[in-house]
Amino acid sequence: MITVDLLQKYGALKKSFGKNEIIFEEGNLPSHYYQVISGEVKMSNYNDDGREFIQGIFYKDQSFGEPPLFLNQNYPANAIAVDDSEILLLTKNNFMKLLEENPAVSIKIIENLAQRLYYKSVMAAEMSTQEPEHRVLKLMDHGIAYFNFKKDENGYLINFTRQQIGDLTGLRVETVIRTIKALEKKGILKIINRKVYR
Amino acid sequence: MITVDLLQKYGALKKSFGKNEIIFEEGNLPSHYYQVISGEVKMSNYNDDGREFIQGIFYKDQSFGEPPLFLNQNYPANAIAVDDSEILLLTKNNFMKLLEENPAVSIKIIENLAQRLYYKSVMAAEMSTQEPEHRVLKLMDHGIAYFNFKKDENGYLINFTRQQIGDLTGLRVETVIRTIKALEKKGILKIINRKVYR
DNA sequence: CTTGTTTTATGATTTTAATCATAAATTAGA
DNA sequence: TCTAATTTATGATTAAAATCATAAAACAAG
Repeated sequence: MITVDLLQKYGALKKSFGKNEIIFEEGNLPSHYYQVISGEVKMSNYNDDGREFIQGIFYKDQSFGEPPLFLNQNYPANAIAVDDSEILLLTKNNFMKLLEENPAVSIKIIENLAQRLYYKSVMAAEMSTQEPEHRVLKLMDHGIAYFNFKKDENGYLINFTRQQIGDLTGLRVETVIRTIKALEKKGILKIINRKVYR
Repeated sequence: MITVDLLQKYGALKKSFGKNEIIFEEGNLPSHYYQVISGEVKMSNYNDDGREFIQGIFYKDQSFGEPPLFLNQNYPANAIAVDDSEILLLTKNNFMKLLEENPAVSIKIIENLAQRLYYKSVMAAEMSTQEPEHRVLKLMDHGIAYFNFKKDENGYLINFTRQQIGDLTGLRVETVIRTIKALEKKGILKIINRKVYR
């Protein structure tokens, strides 16, 4: 999103997080801007009885956790490294200074937030009114355009576990497994030794 | 959000919409920035069998429909006047020029998008993992902070119909009615001649 | 003031995904 | 390389909200 050079010019520091390490927690006040250098980060909530909902997954060059930073509100979710990851951290004050002095970056931030809001809008409508097959397909098709799914001779490889798909769509693993099977039977996607292609 | 003066300086025009009139439709390409002067606007989707999901409701001074404008993508939902409403329209080109020439406005836009993303994040987690009582309460408590609910001697008046609450939370009217009754019985909210207070 | 529409309400029934139970296959870790 | 943990899988059962049916109350429009 923002070039590493520019971030470092304003004092951003690289920090490493091990697999499953917590980057920040729901309820805390934001203090930094975060941008992924390498690895994979998920933002998610856990409800009263431990069930997870994944808000989003972030890869190289993507930033996360800005909304509460701009609003002086607590984080609505946790950020956790899915794999060993390197993250650039810039303090709030320095980040705000960077924005003031680089108006072009503001436009970038706007576009990024707009993209994420667009995704949330589409998924919210899906999750509230559509049946499982519809939800799962929508997530996959969004992922093709937005996450780094790679195409090979079988189509796009949906690089999520059934559990992750469930946590992103609000469905249970068993339901996701059955739904994917049903979609395969209808010829809408392919399953080649347990991997899903679209 | 943006002052009327500034918008008009860039050529924004006032347009009136009657109750239930469509402002823009899902699938169309955005051409303008929209800001409410008076009245009430809802953005919503209709699924395959006509069921509605309300993305958001917008009142005086609030803007809507910007994300796809920034992304050159089609609208993911419809915008409809809930009451007779007056809206300021600014063409995309002029809006972009306004942003370039007024960096402080960019920050305002960022804050606004951040606020909406925050709401969507919270509601997405609620809708996917929580039971009806939890969802309905979360919506109401958000509404108190964000929509223009007014406080009187009975508490905050939840100025939504049961149907609207259902369309915002992904629940059916009957379920909302029963849920609200259950919450009243528990003393979590009040119902005074059919109106809900929190 | 009458009529039509929307909103709130309640009971009975159905449907669908969640839950529960169990296990094979695969992957990760020590 | 052996073991533990995760992922995929499938069948049976349950629970919870959706659906269906029906109606009274409130409101809006003419």
